[in-house]
Amino acid sequence: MLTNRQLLILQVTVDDFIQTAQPVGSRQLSKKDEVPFSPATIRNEMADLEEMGYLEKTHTSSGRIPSEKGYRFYVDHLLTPQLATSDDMQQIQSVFQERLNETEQIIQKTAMILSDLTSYTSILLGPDVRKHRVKRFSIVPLTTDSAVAIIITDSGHVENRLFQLPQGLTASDIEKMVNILNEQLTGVYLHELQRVLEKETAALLKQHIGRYGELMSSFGVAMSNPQEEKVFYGGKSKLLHHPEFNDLHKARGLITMMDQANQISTLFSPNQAGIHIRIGSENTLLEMEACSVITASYTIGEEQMGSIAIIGPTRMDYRRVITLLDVMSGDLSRELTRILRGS
Amino acid sequence: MLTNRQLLILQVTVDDFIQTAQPVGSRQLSKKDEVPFSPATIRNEMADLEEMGYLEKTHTSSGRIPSEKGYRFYVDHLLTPQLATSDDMQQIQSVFQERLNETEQIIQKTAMILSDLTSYTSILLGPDVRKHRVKRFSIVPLTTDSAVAIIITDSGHVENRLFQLPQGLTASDIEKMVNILNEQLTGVYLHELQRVLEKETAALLKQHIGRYGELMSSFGVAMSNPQEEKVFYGGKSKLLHHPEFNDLHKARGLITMMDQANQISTLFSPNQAGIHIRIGSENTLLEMEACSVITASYTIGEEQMGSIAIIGPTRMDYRRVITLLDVMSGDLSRELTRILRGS
DNA sequence: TATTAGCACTCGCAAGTGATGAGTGCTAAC
DNA sequence: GTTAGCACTCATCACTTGCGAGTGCTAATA
Repeated sequence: MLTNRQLLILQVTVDDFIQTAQPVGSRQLSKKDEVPFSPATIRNEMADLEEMGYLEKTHTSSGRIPSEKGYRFYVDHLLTPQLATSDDMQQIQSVFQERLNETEQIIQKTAMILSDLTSYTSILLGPDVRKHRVKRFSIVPLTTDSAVAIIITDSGHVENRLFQLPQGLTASDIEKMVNILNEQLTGVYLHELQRVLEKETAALLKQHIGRYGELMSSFGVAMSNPQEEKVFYGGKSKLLHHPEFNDLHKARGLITMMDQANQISTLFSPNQAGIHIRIGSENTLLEMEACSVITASYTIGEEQMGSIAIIGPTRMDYRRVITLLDVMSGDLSRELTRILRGS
Repeated sequence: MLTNRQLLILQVTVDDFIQTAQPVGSRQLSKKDEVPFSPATIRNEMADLEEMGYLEKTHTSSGRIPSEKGYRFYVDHLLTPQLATSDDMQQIQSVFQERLNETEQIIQKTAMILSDLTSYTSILLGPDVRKHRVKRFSIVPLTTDSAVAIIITDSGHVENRLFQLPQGLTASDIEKMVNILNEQLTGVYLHELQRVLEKETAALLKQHIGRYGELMSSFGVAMSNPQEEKVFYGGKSKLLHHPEFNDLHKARGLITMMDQANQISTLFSPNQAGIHIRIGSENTLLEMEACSVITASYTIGEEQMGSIAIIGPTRMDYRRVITLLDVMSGDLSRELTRILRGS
């Protein structure tokens, strides 16, 4: 158990390190008004805190820096909530005043603003389309032998695929096909689309459509592999401006990681409400050892839609980021709900 | 005018520097079989080449490196065309064997492969949608007061926008509206869409649709601002692995630039057939001083669709990149044409 | 007994030094 | 016209040194 004085010293140490990125020494700390102790006392307490694993030294005679355990304790017990400044609120509002008319645009803009406000990198995971349901099917022939299939989901998302038309398929064939598809597939989840199509709808199509075999060989393929969650970045380069990434090697690693979208999903906790924080090696990715990730999620109505994350150095301004993320995820949810569910 | 010996020395110097990234000295050069002269002779020639502006020194007693003028001369006069290796050809073919069924996927994959083959960063500019024509219009209501408008172009591109429905608009109103839009707007260029809508179609809609005013206030806005060319990157981080970007400052500049999509377009020459090369400061962007950009373009049928670019250090392997870009742009054009125009 | 002053000690960092080697320009000989 | 020889230049690297910020320990102090 930590004494009050130890709590105070730990808190001030972390706060100071977050601000300056320099190891903090006892002398330096004792100068602060909040800390009415002499350097020697502070040194003793720091030695204890180090023994308990909350602080570390970079070398034998350096000041102390927080360990991961130290950050974790700080985040869990020493962080007092904070209200967003009106300046920040105004910036956040600006996303929604533009009346953008594509969800993707709104999400992208949100990512930008979050990154600008925090000076860290933001990642927004778009909705997982596979969990949405078919609202409408449509097929538009482009030439005599190619067409584009369009699926509109109940979330307003539009998916489209090119596929080849077999020779000699008539316009009425296509019309019939569209009718059957709409009748059979409306309300089906996108991740079940292919299964339902093959198992249930195929038979019906076979009865009514000429050229069934050739049609399905190209249409069926087009319908497979629904798109995964899209990843939107804000301020990819922002991270590089923080001193912990002055090392070229680390910087390269980070940028490379961000280029590989498949790794990104491991950064997110499975969609849960609320704010989640992963510090340093709590992120399993090796390149992220020096980073912390704070995630939140946004909803449409009651439904979980996607996630928001901020990536910063472990030495990030947790208090501010948490506040901003909290406000932003709420506002984004409200805006998307308003657009898609009516005001 | 350059003597043959000077041409030879310039060529070998540039070749060598491209390979090693080290200033090349006279002694080193004279060891090569292609250069049957003593170091002293080479020094004299190099001094002349420097005087003429083709070579530079990094400091008084260093070897020579090519100047921008040197690269320009090398590219214009000393570069002999090369055939792609069968290994490269195979890699390139792999893009098209997957039978991807979205143009965007194909373009994205192309970007990846190009970057992998060259170890530089590739940029592909997607089609400029504004130059395409409306093929079909469609409106799908989501809730009682929101809907998504869908535009399919003759190139198979699908554009979609959310907009608000006024209260009390009936299903038959919407049907009428879609019919009118299709009748009036089919064949119109996307960049003219808003103008035509306001000037010509509006009157017709007004006659037939109740709630015309409210409808148009939200629908009209949704139809404005057609999407710009999308930018696809391949291997953003690849550039950072080349020694010229070991400097953290330069690396940051580059990454930041790539994040700002609006700057990217300045890298491309206005769509022209053929390969174009910009060396160092020929790119107007300051961050690109140490880079060269090689661009090509791809077509569908006879129509210019978009551009392909490779960004590398000025010391890039021009010969190889030119070859790959040439092959790739041709193959991409053929593939897109095949899909969209029939085989 | 808890706190603090004092002191010897540690270590990173930056500046300075000198040796090394790859390179040059010039001159004179071939 | 070409080349060997030589004095000179400059980046780089390993090495030293001094400085300063910081520590741990001990003894004095409130």
